[in-house]
Amino acid sequence: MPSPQLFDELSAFFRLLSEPARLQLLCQLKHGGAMDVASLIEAMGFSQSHISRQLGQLQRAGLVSCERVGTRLIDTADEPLVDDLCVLVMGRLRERLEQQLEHLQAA
Amino acid sequence: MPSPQLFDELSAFFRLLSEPARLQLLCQLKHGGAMDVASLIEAMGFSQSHISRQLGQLQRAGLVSCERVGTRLIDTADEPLVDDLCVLVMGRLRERLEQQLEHLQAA
DNA sequence: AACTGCTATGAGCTTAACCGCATAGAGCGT
DNA sequence: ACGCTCTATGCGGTTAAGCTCATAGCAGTT
Repeated sequence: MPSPQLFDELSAFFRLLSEPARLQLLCQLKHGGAMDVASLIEAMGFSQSHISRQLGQLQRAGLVSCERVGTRLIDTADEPLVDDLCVLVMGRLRERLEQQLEHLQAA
Repeated sequence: MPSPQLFDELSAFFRLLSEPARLQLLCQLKHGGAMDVASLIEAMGFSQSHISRQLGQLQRAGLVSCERVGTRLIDTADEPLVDDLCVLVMGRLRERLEQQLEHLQAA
């Protein structure tokens, strides 16, 4: 059995992805490439402080990195891991739905 | 961009793994194979109701299935997905630590 | 059918997280 | 160096989740 500490770290990482806003943020940065914060606020409709806090969490976890360009901060999400995880989970969600469909048709 | 609903479902799944107790529960069932609830309580030191609630969540998500054997319920965690996810994340945690080590040695 | 042992669930407390408002802090441009 | 714009943070309210105690519900046994 792994150590309790490892469970904590693993769960802490998954907790980062357990918030729709953060997932959306990561996805936005992936698709739209590097973006400045004002654009993120505009695109997602959250308050500035909220965006800042979520970005802070993602940065501390190393999932987002930022650099200055003039006055603004440009954030990028260059970590492929999150995409991989999402693909795996989406595959499973799909499986589940298909199974439920079969059960429905069998009844 | 994916739909908000997909973000919700993805994050809901990750939320399942965001709790050390649930992760530990899944790991215990993986390593020890099928176990009855009394053994889980014994092994993990949580209260019966807590175990029951967490198992309930995992069952509803399809990560754990249970069957009766006599009086007891035997739970099994046969989903390989969680292991895969954990392996990926652990790999990343390892990378991060190695990077931090390098930075420390460089300084 | 009643008893017994195991499990699920309602009630309540506590803690943690989200979210926005207001404001302090930091870095660039003149 | 001063000011201006953009970002981070303390504060407070709200909501969700964990956790336990007590109890109701359920299935198998006699």
